[in-house]
Amino acid sequence: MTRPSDDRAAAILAVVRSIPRGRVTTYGGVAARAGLPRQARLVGKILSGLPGNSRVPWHRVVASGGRIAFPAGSESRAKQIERLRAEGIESVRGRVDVSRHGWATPAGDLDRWLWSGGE
DNA sequence: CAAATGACGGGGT
DNA sequence: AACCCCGCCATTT
Repeated sequence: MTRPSDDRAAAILAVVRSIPRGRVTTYGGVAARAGLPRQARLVGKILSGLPGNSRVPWHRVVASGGRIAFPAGSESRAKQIERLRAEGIESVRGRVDVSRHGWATPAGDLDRWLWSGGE
């Protein structure tokens, strides 16, 4: 099966599944948490392969700066925005406020958090 | 093996 | 903000 190494996919999906409801993180963030630094694109690749009925909360993964990665007008774009709103995450012009809804980033201590390596 | 491809990231204009 | 360009990296052509 023409699919990226299963263990890497598993690690990535495990991280995505662990994103708390009402929180978002970035592709790069997921990659880092999965022990795959600099492989944000692989995260996108894996998520793109999820079946439509998947229960994995892929909608909690956004691009850098809180950008919704899907092109304007696309079905997935609308779906993600709708799902995020359903958990209390508002998006303005395809952007979510990461400082407010970012995963494990207690607004105000971002620098210290990054310095200590997250967690 | 070289070139192209991405649900990306960062910087510059 | 809107673009463009380049770096990064596993996969695919």
